[in-house]
Amino acid sequence: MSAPAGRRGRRPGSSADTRLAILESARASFAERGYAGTTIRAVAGAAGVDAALVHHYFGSKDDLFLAALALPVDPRVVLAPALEGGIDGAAERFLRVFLSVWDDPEMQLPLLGLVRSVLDPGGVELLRSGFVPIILLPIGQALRIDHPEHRMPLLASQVIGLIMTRYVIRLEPIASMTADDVVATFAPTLQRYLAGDLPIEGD
Amino acid sequence: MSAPAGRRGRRPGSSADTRLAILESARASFAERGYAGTTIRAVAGAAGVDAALVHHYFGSKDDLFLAALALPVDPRVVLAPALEGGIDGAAERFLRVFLSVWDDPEMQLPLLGLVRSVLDPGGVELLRSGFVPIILLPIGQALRIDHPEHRMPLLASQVIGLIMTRYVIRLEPIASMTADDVVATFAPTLQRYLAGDLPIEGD
DNA sequence: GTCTATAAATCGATAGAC
DNA sequence: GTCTATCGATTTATAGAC
Repeated sequence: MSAPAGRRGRRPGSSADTRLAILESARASFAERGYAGTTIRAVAGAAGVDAALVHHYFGSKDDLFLAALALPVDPRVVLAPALEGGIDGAAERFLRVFLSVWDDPEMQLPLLGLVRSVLDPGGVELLRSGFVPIILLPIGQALRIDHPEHRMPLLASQVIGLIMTRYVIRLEPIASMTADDVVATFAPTLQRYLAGDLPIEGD
Repeated sequence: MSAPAGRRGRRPGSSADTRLAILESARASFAERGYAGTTIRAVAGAAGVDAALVHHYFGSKDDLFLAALALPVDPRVVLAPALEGGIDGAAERFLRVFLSVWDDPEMQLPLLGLVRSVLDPGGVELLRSGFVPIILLPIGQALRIDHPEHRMPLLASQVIGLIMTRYVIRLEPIASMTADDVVATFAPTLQRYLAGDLPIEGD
């Protein structure tokens, strides 16, 4: 049953208010204590609700984290098709999904807002303890590459550089390159990071 | 202003005060109007001195820009040896100089300060209109690569990603890699951007 | 001193009552 | 929609064996 549109003045304790209270509490906690440092119980407590409610509204802790980040898309959903098909051509498939999201004008503003927040206090810790283990590593595991904890950060280094040059600094000619040229330019780099020869100990 | 009113050993209008006044005026102008938008005359005027004095203290506009950036080193100086020897191995030579500077603990704080200022208002414009033409392109020209205006930004994209992951986010294992491993990992990428096959029109 | 085993506490997540 | 109860897994702390 969906609520009738146009209804205002919800009573206290209704779903929208509770959901928002949880979300704000989560944002504050993630920003202050990082991903690992925030507990569902603490978020629930700060929002004045029970811990089970957090799961009821947001599912897992990972889902709550993604909701708190205000990502315009769920990377796990849009990337899912690119993760099938094995390691061959994985870099190109990844890049095409990446470009379809970042080149979408509607997505750019919220995404750029996220990028800027990385340099805020706690943003780095959030990236390291939250984004990496719940976004980056699962991608590597889905691709079944070896040493994902070593190779995915390398991929991240070039992707971050691409984000900075193409979307933040808008450095030419990268900023104006067609999607095909971006793929032709960067896919070989990413493919090598995913599956090429690298100095990895104990391999 | 850190100088107390009155005497400091030098009379008012002496070289140290004038130099500093020019430098602060230049910083304000570069930050507000970008590299191309600031003129030596305007900097001099805001500092209350003659334009010729700016050249007397700082040499060229490029030198003034570098001084205003408060770079702990002059990239043109430290990179000079790496630019000799032709294109073979240029990526590795570049990376070794890069690491010798960025891995120096004394350099990191001012360099990281610069990185953070990039996302401030005007910082992006400063990077695009200042850093690129007077730092990045001259490096490419010294290396005598073809299409430096196309290839150097590609190099920049991976170097920026390296800076972000190794020094800003401190993402493992990149943050703890030895210099040799950094070179072995990233030099092939940079070498391809400098001299490898790329989708460049009219080549 | 180092390692291992086990106990205690905490957390994420689910099921079901109201 | 909200909460109680509880499971299973992970982490932390402690104790004992070598």
